[in-house]
Amino acid sequence: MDGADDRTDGRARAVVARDDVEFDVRDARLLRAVDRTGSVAGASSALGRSRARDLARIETLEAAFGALVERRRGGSGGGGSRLTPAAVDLLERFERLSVAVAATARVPETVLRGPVASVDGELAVVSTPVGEVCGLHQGVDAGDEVQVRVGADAVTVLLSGADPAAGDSSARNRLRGTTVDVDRGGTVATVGVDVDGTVFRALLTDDSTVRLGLQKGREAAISWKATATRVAGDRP
Amino acid sequence: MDGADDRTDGRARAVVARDDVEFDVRDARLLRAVDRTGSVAGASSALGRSRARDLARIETLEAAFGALVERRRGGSGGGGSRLTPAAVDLLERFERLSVAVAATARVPETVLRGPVASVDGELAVVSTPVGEVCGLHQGVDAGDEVQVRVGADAVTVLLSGADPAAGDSSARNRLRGTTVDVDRGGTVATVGVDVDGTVFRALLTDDSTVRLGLQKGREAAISWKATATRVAGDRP
DNA sequence: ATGCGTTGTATCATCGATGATGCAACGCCG
DNA sequence: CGGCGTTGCATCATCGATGATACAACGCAT
Repeated sequence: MDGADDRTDGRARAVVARDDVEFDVRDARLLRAVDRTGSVAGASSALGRSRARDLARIETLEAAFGALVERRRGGSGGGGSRLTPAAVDLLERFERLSVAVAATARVPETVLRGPVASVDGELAVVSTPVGEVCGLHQGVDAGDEVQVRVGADAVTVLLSGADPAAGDSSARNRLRGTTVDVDRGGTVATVGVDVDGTVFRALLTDDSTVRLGLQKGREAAISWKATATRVAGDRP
Repeated sequence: MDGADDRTDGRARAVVARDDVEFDVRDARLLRAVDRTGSVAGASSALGRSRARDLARIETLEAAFGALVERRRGGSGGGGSRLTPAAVDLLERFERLSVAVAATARVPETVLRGPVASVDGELAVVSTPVGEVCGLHQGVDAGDEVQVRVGADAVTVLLSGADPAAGDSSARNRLRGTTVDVDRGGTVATVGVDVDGTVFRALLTDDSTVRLGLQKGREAAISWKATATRVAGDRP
């Protein structure tokens, strides 16, 4: 149902951009190889690439991002190259971004459908089968038929006895339901909570599932942040 | 600091894959154009592409994803093409994925650094300046120096009076701090909460900031889920 | 002084992706 | 029956990305 086919999986490629030049995986590999081998020539041959091309690439990157590789011609060993602190920062940022988007592409999701009731700036409220839900959007209009996506890593599960009013938290979306399955995966579990017929998927640590006493059939409450829910057009 | 340069921004390209063939933006545009114009020929000329090429692309996509475009040769209007339900599902899934990864690429982040204390399956606990933090990882080992990333859309802010023990929620990471800035952006605000010198960024609706009475200087508590925090290598 | 391995730079070759073109087959419609 | 616009299919052309190669400049070590 609804794109949850097995065999098909979502992926994402990260890129950090500045001034129309994009730093991507390939560039990250190059910088890492330079760091490892101590020279651009060494990096290129280690990666099986053209040294001239890599040098040129480094220059276009530096035109946008500033100095990345300190190159030294002549001297002991014939010369060599080192990453600048800026390059290390860039690599680390790319790594974080990569890991983050790869994770959101891999995580289960629950999707609600309905018309958008109103739009206020970057926020849209959508009428869904479980009530009005608020989320971030990008260019939808009131009346549009849309899908609302909530990542399983964004929904937290509460003891069903917990206060559902929740005036004291910034996570306003709160619903009650009954857990329909708990799939323990060793250390991380995904649990399904049925709310009025639509089941929400939540990603929890195994720890949390036992601490909360989650079991099939038990009542549970879920909550998630408006700023963690995305509304996507249905077919633009 | 730490990659938070302005001028440079993170991006992500979504892809849904099956059997080594990847459905990307370009394919999405093609299918949408077919849906809009009613024919592959119309879609190709609308997009300024080669019709033969587009037809071939559709066939390789169908080899992996199943029937996507019902093509009819001859008949009224000379023939035409329609999307199958599977194609609509695929488009919708792609749209959700696109929106989701684009958002996580755009959202502010807070990063903690330190050595990983232990690893248990997909979970790693890292010793950071604010204490031990637990997050999802992918191939790091105990002792590695890593960065821990928490997206601003994943941290929820609580009234400072709220119970920090929190045995009743699946969000275990809880900290107290003082809010150092509230940047209202019209409908969505990002607030900074200082905890022992590291400031956490949280994305909240403006509503929530007033409901919680957030102001610079006030105490605040934050919490986030282990399954929403990613640990990334420092330099693999 | 000579050798060495690197950087700096220019040029050519290759390969894959993509668009352009041409023509046959199809089937409804007037 | 002929016209029409589409699909089906093959082939050529073009362009950009990338690797390969060549040679000069450099500066430390021997």
